[in-house]
Parts: sequence; C-alpha cells; structure tokens
Amino acid sequence: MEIAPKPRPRPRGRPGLTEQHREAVLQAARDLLAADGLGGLQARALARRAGLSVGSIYKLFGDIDELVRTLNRETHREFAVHHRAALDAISPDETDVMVPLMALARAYIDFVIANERRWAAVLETSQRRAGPRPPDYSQSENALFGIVESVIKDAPGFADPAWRAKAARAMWASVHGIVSITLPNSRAEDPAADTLSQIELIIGAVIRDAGRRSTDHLRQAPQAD
Amino acid sequence: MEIAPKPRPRPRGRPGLTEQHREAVLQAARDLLAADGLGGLQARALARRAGLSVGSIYKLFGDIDELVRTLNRETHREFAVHHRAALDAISPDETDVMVPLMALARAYIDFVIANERRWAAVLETSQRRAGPRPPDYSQSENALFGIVESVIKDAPGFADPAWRAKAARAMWASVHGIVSITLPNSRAEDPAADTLSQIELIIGAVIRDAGRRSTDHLRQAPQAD
DNA sequence: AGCTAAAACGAACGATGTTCACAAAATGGA
DNA sequence: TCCATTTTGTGAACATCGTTCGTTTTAGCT
Repeated sequence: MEIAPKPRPRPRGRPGLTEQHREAVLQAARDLLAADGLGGLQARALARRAGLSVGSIYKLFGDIDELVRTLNRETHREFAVHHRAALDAISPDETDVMVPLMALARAYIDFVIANERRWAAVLETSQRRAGPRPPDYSQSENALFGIVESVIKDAPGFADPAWRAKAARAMWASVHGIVSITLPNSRAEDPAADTLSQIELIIGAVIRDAGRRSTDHLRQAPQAD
Repeated sequence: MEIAPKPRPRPRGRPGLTEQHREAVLQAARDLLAADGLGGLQARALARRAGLSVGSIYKLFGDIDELVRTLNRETHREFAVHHRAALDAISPDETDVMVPLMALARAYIDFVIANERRWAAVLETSQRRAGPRPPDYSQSENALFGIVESVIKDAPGFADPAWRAKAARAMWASVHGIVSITLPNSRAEDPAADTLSQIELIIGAVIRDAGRRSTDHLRQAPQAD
C-alpha cells in the first residue's frame, strides 16, 4: 500500500498569502531599492506596489529589516556567482597568479558599479549593527576570502596555509578599502581605471614580495611579523 | 579720536541663544552619540538634555543633519591631530620607513577603538549620500594621504611624485579596508593584534617591493602600468 | 506701567514603522 | 442552499520621528 504524498485538504478559512505574493513584495522591494536606496523601502510604498495591504508585508516578512536582510542575501548570492564566473572564464593553464587575482578585482569593481544601491545597502546594514555581524555578510566575506586563498595556493611564497589565509584576507580587505574609497570619489571619465590600478599596485607588491622571500634566501619560508 | 570698539547696545527683545547654549547642545549630542550612536541624536532627547526646547535646536543648527555634520567635523579634526601626534613621537633620525607607517596604522586602529560610535557616524554619513562627498571627509582623507606621502618621500622606490601619491592613496585605502573589515569582526582577546599584523603584511610588501624595484635592476624607476 | 520688538517655546503637522480589532473569504455540516 | 466557523488579510489607529510656526515670554524703551 502506497502512502499518498500528503494531498493535504485545504485549510478552513480565508486563503493565505502565497509564494507569488511574497515574490511580488520582493520585486517591489528590488525596484524601490534600485531607484531610491534603502530609504525607499517603506511599508506603504511596498504595499502599494505589490498590490497588498501594509499588514500583509508584516505577515510575510515580520518587519522591514527582515525584508532588507532577504534582499541582502540575494545580493550576496549574486556577488558570489559573479566572482566565480569571472574565475571560470580564465584558462586553466594560466600560470601567472596576477591574472585570476586581477580578474577577481575587476569583477568586484564591475559588480559594485552595476549594483550601486544594492551594494550600498549591504554595506550600510552590515555596519550599523552593534553586536556580531549578521551571518550573511561574514559568510559571503569568507567565501570570497576562500576563493582568493585557493587562487594563490600554488603561487611561490604561499605554501604555509596559515600565512596564506592571512594574506588572502589582508589582500581582499585591501581591495574592499580601495574600491569603497576610490570608486565613489572618482570623477574621472573611467572611474574603474584608477581603482584597478591602485589594486594592482597593492596585490602586485604582495605577490612579488612573497615570491622573492621564498626564492631569494632559501633558508626559510616567509613568516608573519 | 578713537573709535569705540563697538559697545553695541543690547538689542530690543528677548535675549537670544548664546554660544553656551550651542555648546550645551553639542555636549548633549556628544553624549548621546557615544551612548547610542547616530540613532540617539533625536531632536527631543537633545532638547531635554540641553535644557532647551526643540525649536531652539533648529534655531541653532538648522536641522539634525547639520548637527551631525558639526560632530563629524570635530571627529575629523581629532582624527588628524591624533595621527600627527603619533608621527611626532617618532625619533627624527629613524631611517626605517616602516616605523612611522606602522605608527600611523596603530594610531588609526587606536582611534577607531577609542571612538567607536563617533567613527561609525563619520563612515555612515559619508556613505549614505548620493552626490559628491561632503568636503570634510574628502579633506580629512586627503590630509591623511598627504601625511603618508611625506613619510615615504625619502624611501627607496618612491622618487616619482605621481607614483608616490598613488602608492600613498592605495596603501591607506588598504589600511582603511583592513581596519573596517577585521576590527569589528574580531572576537580575539586583542582585536588590534590581528588587524595590525594584516596591515604590516600589506604595507611591508609594498615598501619592500618598491625598494627592490628601484635597486635590483637599475635601468628604470618603478612605473605604474 | 504700557508698548513694542525680538526670540524661545512647544503644540501641531506630516511621515514613518508597527499593531490589532475587525471584516472578508473559504470550508463543512445542516 | 445557507450559515456557522475558522482562518487570515485589511487598514485605521498608535507611537515616534523630524520639522514648522503661531503663541507666549522676555527685555528695552517711552
């Protein structure tokens, strides 16, 4: 006797909010975020654009912060996919570590430019919090650090795993700093060019320095401090 | 005949708000910012703590944003003074560039730790704006970049002024990135240690790389791109 | 004192996030 | 078919913001 796959009878009362309703709110939120930034995500505006009442927004998401967190999770996912794609586009027999590293940097810049307000929302919400960071951001950060770590794994001077992890974190925190300071302030015709060139200066120095330290004097592996 | 030094007669009506009143509001604002962050700077709370009415806050500052800008200017000034003091504490016949650079990094970290919410307020307000950055932040940034530039002026590999300027900006944007990512996330007993060590990795690599490039092959000075 | 000018005061307005008593909607039994 | 019942979306109402502006207070002058 086969057990029926739970053809649960419809519940008693008024039909509830469906997944489509949730998606309608999310789409309204995406539009408003892209148009007006975090400040555009207001309960009444969302309800109107999604064709629902204010109360339903709260039934679906608890509060506006939770809706913002949902959008930020989306942004993080796309961010990760975007970087993986940039890496995958590189020839597997490429030997110069700078090539994948700069491809990642370029991907970072492109993503920030193409998703200006969404990325700003991620940074703002991850910064305002007092306590521990929301897991999303840390997780996404760690994922990116992990990618960098794997890229430099076979480069000369990055043999020690602990040191490699530290270098990966330091390099990508630097990229984050350069992007977030240089990109919004640039009033050049090509804002990415200056940013990219500063990144190359830093990353190039770290890679060359590690390589020299591992081959110049053969007596020891690179050490922190 | 000497012109009397303007002993202007008191104006007619009710006595206006004095500089003391303005300072009372600022002190209330400083307290609330340190205690509750930017969200604590509310018109009614400020008025109560300063012993004034809500309307007076607006007479004195126009709006809350202007009050926040005033506080941020203060923070920027102290930030600059703090860094200059850290530099001045270094022996003038110190020859290793890493010494003043790491002293600046340490000063940066110490300031962020000692002025957590004030610094967060500076970053938040400089980030949320759509148009050009407020002049304060850019000015303070440029001042710090200028200090770094002057520190590396005589280091080997930084002869070219344009390249030196770029390196200074890139290095200090990196420091900013490392501090803002590593410091809030660290749950080690000494959060500054990890941050400082990552900074040393980056700055050390850039300084050594520039030095090697200028002495190893004597044919040319370091070039960007 | 009374008059007048100046300016602080704070009630009131509009906009916001959030809640909750109510009304709407769907099912099951008569 | 109708109504009782249950479930749940609705939106008016509430609390709290930033901000304004008519009113009240205060001082100087006659």
